[in-house]
Amino acid sequence: MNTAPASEPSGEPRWLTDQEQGVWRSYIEATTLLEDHLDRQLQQDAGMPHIYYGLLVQLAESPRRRMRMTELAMHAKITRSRLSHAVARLEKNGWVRREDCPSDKRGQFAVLTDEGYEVLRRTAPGHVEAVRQAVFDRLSPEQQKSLGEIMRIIAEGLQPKEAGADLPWLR
Amino acid sequence: MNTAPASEPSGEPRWLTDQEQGVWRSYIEATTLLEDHLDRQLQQDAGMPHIYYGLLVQLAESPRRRMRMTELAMHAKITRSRLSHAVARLEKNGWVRREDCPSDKRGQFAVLTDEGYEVLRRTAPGHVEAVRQAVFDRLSPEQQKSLGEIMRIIAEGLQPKEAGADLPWLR
DNA sequence: CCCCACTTGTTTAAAGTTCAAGCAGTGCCG
DNA sequence: CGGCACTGCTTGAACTTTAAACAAGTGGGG
Repeated sequence: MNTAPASEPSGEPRWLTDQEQGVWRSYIEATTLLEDHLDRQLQQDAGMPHIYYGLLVQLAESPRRRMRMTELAMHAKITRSRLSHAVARLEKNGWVRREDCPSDKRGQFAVLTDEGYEVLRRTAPGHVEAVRQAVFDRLSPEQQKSLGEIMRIIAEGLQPKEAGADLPWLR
Repeated sequence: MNTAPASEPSGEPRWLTDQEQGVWRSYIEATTLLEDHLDRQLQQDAGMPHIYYGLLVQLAESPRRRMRMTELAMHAKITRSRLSHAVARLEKNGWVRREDCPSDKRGQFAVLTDEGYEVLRRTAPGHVEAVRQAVFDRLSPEQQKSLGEIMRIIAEGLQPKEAGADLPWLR
């Protein structure tokens, strides 16, 4: 991970410049505030945190409104463990149901119920509006484009299997 | 919050365009992955999550390495409650100490201990390197500048006292 | 067919976060 | 100086997340 191990630095660390620090601080502030904001908004209107909402959306967009657990976890960028807990909670709410996979007895599908779909239909407009007000309405088209490019680059660099990805000489 | 209440939408919701959806999806992915990545890195190297690390940094940069609880909470964009729990944990680690405020008996200072400072000194280079590798090394100078502007705009719109800020006609 | 490494998903306990309630101290207004 | 609303911070309970260990199933050699 680090070229300079935390326990015994080798050489002068490459500190952030003042400008970089400013950018980084803004990034932390904005993402912290935005996550809090959206979590609160959805907790209010839909009774679940943002990431749970994202799971329902993903299911709604999938064929037959279902998806294998591992696949869903990967799409949502969370661990299988976390997903397991989340689905258990959503199941208790009646918004998702589990189904066995016929071809692989280990496998489970998470399936969006009608009730889950209904929650989504009811709360989606409010959520979209919140995102709009907090982000898109404040940015110029160029800034929106730029934001997309930047975030794609960052996400790409952190994608799965990044273990070893920054240590290519060890593979 | 919503011009269209979640329970009973009024008028056609302003959905996100395909392009906006793409930007938003990238944003969610990137911030989720990056937060996980940095949390894991710091948990490994420093034995605490990213937000706790940020608290120590803030204290280290403050006069006399101390700050009032409420002020610290505001800087870190977290609730006083959360800070209270966090400081309790950091105190148990010996990295922070509480001190009473002489002029206001309700008040508490969070003070960075020498041990806490040492942890910071030891782990900062690795953390900076991680941030660099994940973000700054991948972005052009123009993109860095752009990212800073965009995040400042978003953070600004979400700043404190935003309750009522989007309902100016009610004030 | 059997072993063994790997995949899928869940479980447990500990750590972190949130929300609502609460206590103590402050300061103003009569 | 006596209430009273407010501030500063903490607490406890409920919930979410994480890490590590686990159970169960798959699939490729030997």
